[in-house]
Amino acid sequence: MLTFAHRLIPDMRKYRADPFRRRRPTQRRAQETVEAILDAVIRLLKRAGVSAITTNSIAETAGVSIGSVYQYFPDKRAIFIALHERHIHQVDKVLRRKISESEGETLDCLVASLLDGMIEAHASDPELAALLDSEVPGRIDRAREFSIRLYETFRKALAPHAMYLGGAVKLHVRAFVLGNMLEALGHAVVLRRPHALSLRSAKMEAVKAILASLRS
Amino acid sequence: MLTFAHRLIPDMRKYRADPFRRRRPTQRRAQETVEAILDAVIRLLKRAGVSAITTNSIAETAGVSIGSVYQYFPDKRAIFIALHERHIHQVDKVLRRKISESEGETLDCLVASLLDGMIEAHASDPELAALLDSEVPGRIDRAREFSIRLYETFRKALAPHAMYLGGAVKLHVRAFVLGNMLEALGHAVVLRRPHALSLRSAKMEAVKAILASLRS
Amino acid sequence: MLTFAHRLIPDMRKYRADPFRRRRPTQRRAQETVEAILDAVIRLLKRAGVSAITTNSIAETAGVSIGSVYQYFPDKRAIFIALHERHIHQVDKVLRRKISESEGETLDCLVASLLDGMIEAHASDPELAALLDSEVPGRIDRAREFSIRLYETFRKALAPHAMYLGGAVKLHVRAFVLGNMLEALGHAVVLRRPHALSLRSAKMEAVKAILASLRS
Amino acid sequence: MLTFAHRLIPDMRKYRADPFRRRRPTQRRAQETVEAILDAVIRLLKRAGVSAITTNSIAETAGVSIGSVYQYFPDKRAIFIALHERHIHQVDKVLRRKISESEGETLDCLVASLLDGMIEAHASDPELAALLDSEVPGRIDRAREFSIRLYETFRKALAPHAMYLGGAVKLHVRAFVLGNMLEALGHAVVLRRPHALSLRSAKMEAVKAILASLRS
DNA sequence: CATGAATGAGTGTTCATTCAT
DNA sequence: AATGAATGAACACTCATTCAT
Repeated sequence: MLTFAHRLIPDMRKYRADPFRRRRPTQRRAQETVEAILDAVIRLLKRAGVSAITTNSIAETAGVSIGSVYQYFPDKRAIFIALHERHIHQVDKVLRRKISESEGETLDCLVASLLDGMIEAHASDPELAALLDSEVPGRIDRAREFSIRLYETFRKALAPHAMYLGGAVKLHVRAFVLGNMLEALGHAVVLRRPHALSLRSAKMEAVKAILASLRS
Repeated sequence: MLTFAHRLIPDMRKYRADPFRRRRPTQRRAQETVEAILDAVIRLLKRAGVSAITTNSIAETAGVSIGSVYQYFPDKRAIFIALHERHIHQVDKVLRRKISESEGETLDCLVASLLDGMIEAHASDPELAALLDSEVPGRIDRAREFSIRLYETFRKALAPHAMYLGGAVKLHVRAFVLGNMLEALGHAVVLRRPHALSLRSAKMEAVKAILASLRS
Repeated sequence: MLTFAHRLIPDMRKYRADPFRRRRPTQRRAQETVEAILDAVIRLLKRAGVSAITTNSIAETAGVSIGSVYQYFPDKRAIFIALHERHIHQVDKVLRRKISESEGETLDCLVASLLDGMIEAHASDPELAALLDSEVPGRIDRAREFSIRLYETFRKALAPHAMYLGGAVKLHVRAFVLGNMLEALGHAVVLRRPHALSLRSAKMEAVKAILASLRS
Repeated sequence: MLTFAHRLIPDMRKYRADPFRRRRPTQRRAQETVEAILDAVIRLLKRAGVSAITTNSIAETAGVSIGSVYQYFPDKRAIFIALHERHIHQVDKVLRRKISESEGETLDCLVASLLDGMIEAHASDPELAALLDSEVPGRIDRAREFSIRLYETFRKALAPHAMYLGGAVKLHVRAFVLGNMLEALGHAVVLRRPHALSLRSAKMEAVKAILASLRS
């Protein structure tokens, strides 16, 4: 038998609106519970894969009762979505920090810093990154939305360097290219790097590649 | 019979070797059945998402009996794996064709052609591509393996153009960059393009970006 | 999901240790549920035979949910084993009571009393006894074990009468013979008595036969 | 999960009448097929127990097609019944032979010979005997019938020795006792003998016990 | 708010049986 | 007669979710 975690996840339409959680956890204690639950999911994810995750195992691993899980999440799918959300939020935070740190620096600096950020967000836990990326259900819509939202962030970061970028091309197109190359190469450098290539070299090459394409 | 705790942990041993299918379909009829099953999965995937797919619905949609499904696939997971496999195979075929078509042509030509191939493989059914990419379980290992295998293909394709590429960098590093940019931008152009950007322009920019980074 | 070839071969390891049940029912309520389940099995057994028993029908007949059944039993086989266990336990209890009641009495008394016990344990529900005996799966190992354990009980019961038993033969051999004759004749008197023979006479003859063989 | 071989065995009422087989195999070839099937069942029984036996595995093990199995047996249950039937037939044959061999001999001789026969029939394959006895479904009715039929055989065998038997007791009662003691002790000596007791001694004691009870 | 026993609809999978060849 | 691919009803078992305490 072979069941998939998402098997019993009910009606997806339920997730169009925003109340991913039953109660917004305003209390510190409540926030901790939510974190514990998400961390439990990660632990289980690594231990045995999505298909082995049950709401009861999540509760047990998190050290809370199953009832409490349902206090904060309307159903199982919401837990996965919250996990993606948290991951996206972390990546977003890292990138914004890198951008603000690079203010006033060269374009080379900015790009290197952003790629570092991207790698940092994934390299700290490559296994988890890969899992979130390709096994945990519920990524689809939010991911697209997030990517597009990032373009705007990148556009602003690129603005000061506009003069150094290839002539006629519009900035938002640059941002589109930058965003996707960052994501792709950030992932690839960590997860799909051929054995013969060191992390350091891969990173350097990636930065050079991105810069070249931005300036083209 | 007697199954149990081990239900929770997919018996991975089953997937080590190659027999993803119970019987290799040598007969034309059998091959058709397998195709019908995979097509049914796609139909269901689009109709209601992974979580709504049951083995019985697959059988029904494919117009075969559930027993026949299990004649060709040891379990549900194997069906999804076969679907990924088929998709990968198709992408592989397209890329190889594009490479052989571009033999003797310029590097620009090659890259444009490869990106076209990538887009073609996904644009024909963007929804399916997105689904396969982020919802269908069982992708993780094979995807990594496939990516790495592709680097070699790209390395060979780049070889004749070595002289036009940036000086000191080794070919296999170029192939790594090329492969990931192709995949990332191929996907992005189809699936995550901002509304303000046309497919045509996005493609052009992507080709320029890739070429620039190759030559850097 | 995920079960497989091993389905064909009951995972016997599960039955090596004692946890035939998932949770040892310490609560009164829980004990009642277990009893209800076993009684339901008996009811179904009589109504339509082993082959008609499904776990769902057991739950329904017992008036509990199928989920609750699996709270107390790891699988279907365990239910049957528990039923045998309970039967064995009951027989054991009856025999021990008979032995303690016959303390100080003659050997004739003891044997008559034991046979009575054996018959009582089966005659109260001959149909069930026959069913348990030859149709309900999972009996094999436990039955052997139980038989051998009984020999010891009988040996102790015979000890005070050692002087009246045939000379040279060791007591444990007597116990072996006694145990098996009791069981065989207890069963036979109830289940396989020829039509021409009354229960009363059959019993008397059985007692005489056993006594004679003990004294031989 | 835990399925029992008898799970899908259909309607028991089907077996009231006699056509256990579709066609009485008059051809030598056909008889061989039937034997091959029954032997296959035994092989599978020992290899993995009743619950692992499927009609398809029987066919495969027997080296015939599943279609052929259904040529000779109306359904799965009939196969088990035929197996019991064959076993009973063999025991019957052995006992009759022993009786005719002991004609003109003493009662001691007869009883010893009969017990030998019983043991012989089971000791040659104790595992199978135990399996047939307590795991293979379909024994119930036929066994009772067989036991009762045997009493008559034993009654005839005892007749010449009537004068040496305990006074007033009718012969058919003696036969009842003899039959059951033979069966019980025959089984017990082979299958449930305590470790401390050798086969030889167990047999001797059993003969003595039976003789004593007959003469009582 | 927290708990966790109880629920039962739903699922993957098997396997006895048929029937076209 | 023999074959074995195909069938699909039936089953064991799980697990998301509820709700009485």
